[in-house]
Order: sequence, then structure tokens, then C-alpha cells
Amino acid sequence: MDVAKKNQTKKTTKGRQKIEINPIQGSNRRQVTFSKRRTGLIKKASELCILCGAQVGIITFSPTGKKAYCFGHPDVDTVLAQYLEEGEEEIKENYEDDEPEAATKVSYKEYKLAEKVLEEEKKRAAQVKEMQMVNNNGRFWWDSVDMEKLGMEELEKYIEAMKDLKKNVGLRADYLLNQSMGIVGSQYLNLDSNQSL
Amino acid sequence: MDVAKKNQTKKTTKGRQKIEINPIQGSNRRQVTFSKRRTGLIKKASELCILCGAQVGIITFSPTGKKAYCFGHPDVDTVLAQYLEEGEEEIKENYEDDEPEAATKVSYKEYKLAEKVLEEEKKRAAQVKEMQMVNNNGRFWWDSVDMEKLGMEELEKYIEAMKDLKKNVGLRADYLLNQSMGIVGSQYLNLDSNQSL
DNA sequence: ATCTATTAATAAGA
DNA sequence: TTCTTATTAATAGAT
Repeated sequence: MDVAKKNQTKKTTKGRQKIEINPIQGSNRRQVTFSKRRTGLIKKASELCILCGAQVGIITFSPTGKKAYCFGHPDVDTVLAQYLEEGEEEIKENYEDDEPEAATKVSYKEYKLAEKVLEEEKKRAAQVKEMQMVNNNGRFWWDSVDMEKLGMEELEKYIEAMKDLKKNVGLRADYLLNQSMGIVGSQYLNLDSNQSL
Repeated sequence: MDVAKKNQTKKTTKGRQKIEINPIQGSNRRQVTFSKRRTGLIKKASELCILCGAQVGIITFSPTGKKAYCFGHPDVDTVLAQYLEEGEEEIKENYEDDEPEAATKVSYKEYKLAEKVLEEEKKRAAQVKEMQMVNNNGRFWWDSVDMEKLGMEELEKYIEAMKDLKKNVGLRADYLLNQSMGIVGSQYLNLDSNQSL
């Protein structure tokens, strides 16, 4: 504080005021606070990473707007992947007792997340062009009847196509598996193909 | 501060000291700081949620130990799923122009995440018992030769088994698809089944 | 864990 | 959003 300000008898601001931690009503004030505190949160997180060598991932959404503000060290996706892998470890532990029932002991968080990703994949897959790469006149490449009629060269091509597909879109293959079940079902069993698996 | 302490001329502590944000060397001191600051970080996050109605997800790993300390509002997986869906939206936008090349424009973060999860699935799947549910004397249920020999009842059972499997473990089905490719490959094409797809 | 002297974050105002 | 300040809140070091 410089001398001029020190000599002022009237304080220029009220300074920081004590607040209760309750929802802020004014939307403008709320947005300002969100901005300030989000910055502070991420600063704290980065300090934690540097001081302690920790890995931290943060994702924030303001109530209005769908924009995600993220922080991650080393990066958000690495931390997320480790979080998911931890879920995998828990499943492994569950298998140790070798009971058949162990198969149903899947962590809820893993299942829920996989389910959401899968749902998105399914929705979008209908519009995807390269789906036709593994579909030959409506027959999928593992369709039992036609499989053996294919020459080695053709079969190899389909397998390569499947590999590329997998490389490019990851979970897309899951959709194909669903489709195959639907096809077998409607062909032999008259199942409703819209039912959710 | 009570009167007795007030009258002491010697200060009882040095109080908070200024520190530089650099890696803490002593592992004990580092662990203490991690614990304190992790608590502080999560407190700040919860305040942000309440004050501003924000959604926040935090995942932290200390450098030692694989334990994840998480915070989430409404919960970690909801926030994660929204983060992933945001990636999906970006992909959808890429599809708008209907180019064939658009199919390969998968967000790197989505691909990397799916890849990691998939890798874990593959590693562990070899040990999983219920794999045998879809395996009949070494033949997979969609094995072309034997498929048509199965009765309706048996086939239906296998499909139900597959559905349960899918319901329980989400991405596990991907492994089966890999296996099917490996089997077809080694049977007809003499591919190395250990190659990564 | 608890204690404080001190630094750091931030509410309000401009 | 960015800046200022008075004040509250977080925490480093020690116990």
C-alpha cells in the first residue's frame, strides 16, 4: 500500500467478505465466481502435481453451457485411462476365487461408462460408411453359410478390413457383434432386433 | 490464543512459510503435503459445485501407490460420461459433410481411451472362466462349420449367454471378436495370433 | 492429528 | 474479463 492510500481515511473497498457456501442466486455474480474459482481450483491442482508428483485430472462444466473446462497432468486422458484400469484391477481381484458367480461382479462404474460409450457408438454407427467394408450384399463376413464359399484372398481382405475398422474406431466392433446377434436372432429365433442387450 | 500463550515472548511456531512450487524432495514431507493439499483441492471443488451449480470431476493419483482419490458432483462417472459424449459430438460434426474420409476422423482422446481399455480387456480375458460359456469344445458359437448343426434351443442358449456376458462386462465382447479373427486367421491364413490389431 | 504465524485466495467494487 | 484491496481461508512447519 502506498503512502497516498495509507493516508486515506475512507477505505476504497470492503475487501473480501465472509460468505456462506450456498448457491449464488444472481446469475452474473455466479458466473464471475465460477470463473474465478475454476481458475483457483486448477492452479491448486497444478501446484499439487508439481509439489508432489501427483497425477490429477479435472473436468468442470458450468451449469449453463456444455463447454468442459479441463485440467490434466500428464494429460486428462491418461488420468482417465488409469481410473478405468483401476476398475479393471478390481475385477481381476474378483476373479481370484474362481467362482462362476464372479463373472457378474463387475464394478458399476466401469459398466455404466462402457454402456454410455457403447450407446453413442451404436447411435452413430448407423451412419458410418465403412460399415459396408465388412458387409457383402447384406451378408456379414462371418455369416456361416457364405463363409466357406469365399476364396482365401477375399477372406483375407475382409479380415484386413476388420482390422482397419478396429484400428480406426475402437469400440465400433462391438456394434458389429450386436448386429450379428440381431441377424442370427431374426433369422432363426424371431427376436425383436430393437431390444437392448 | 489464550493469555498464557499471549504472554510468551517466544513464538510457538514459525507459522506458514512461503514456498516455491517445486518438487518436494523428502518423501515423508511430500506425502504429508499431498494429503493436505488433496483435501484442500476437493474442498474447493465441492464449494464450486455448491456455489455455482457446476459439475466437477476430479481424479488424483499420488506418485506412489495406485490408489485413486476421486471427487465428483453429481458423481465422477456422470461427469466422465459427459466428457466422453462431448468427444462424440465433435465426431458427429465431422460426419456432417458425408465424406468417406470422415470415418477416420475419430477424436484422438476417444481412440486412446478405447485402446487402453481394450488392451486391459485383452490381457485379462485369457484368464476369464466364463469365456467357456460361449465356447463349446473349442468351437466358438459363430464357428461356421458347426453353427448350422446346432438345434434352435442350443443356439438360443448361446445367444442368451452372449447377452449376459455383454450385460456383465461391457467391452468383453470385443475380445471375442478378436479371438474369432485369430481363429479364422490361424485356420485359413496362418497369421500370427499374437500380432496386435 | 493439532496448532498458529503467515502466505494465498478471493468477495466486492470499479 | 481485469485490477485493486481488505479480509477471510489455506497451509508450512513444528508438536
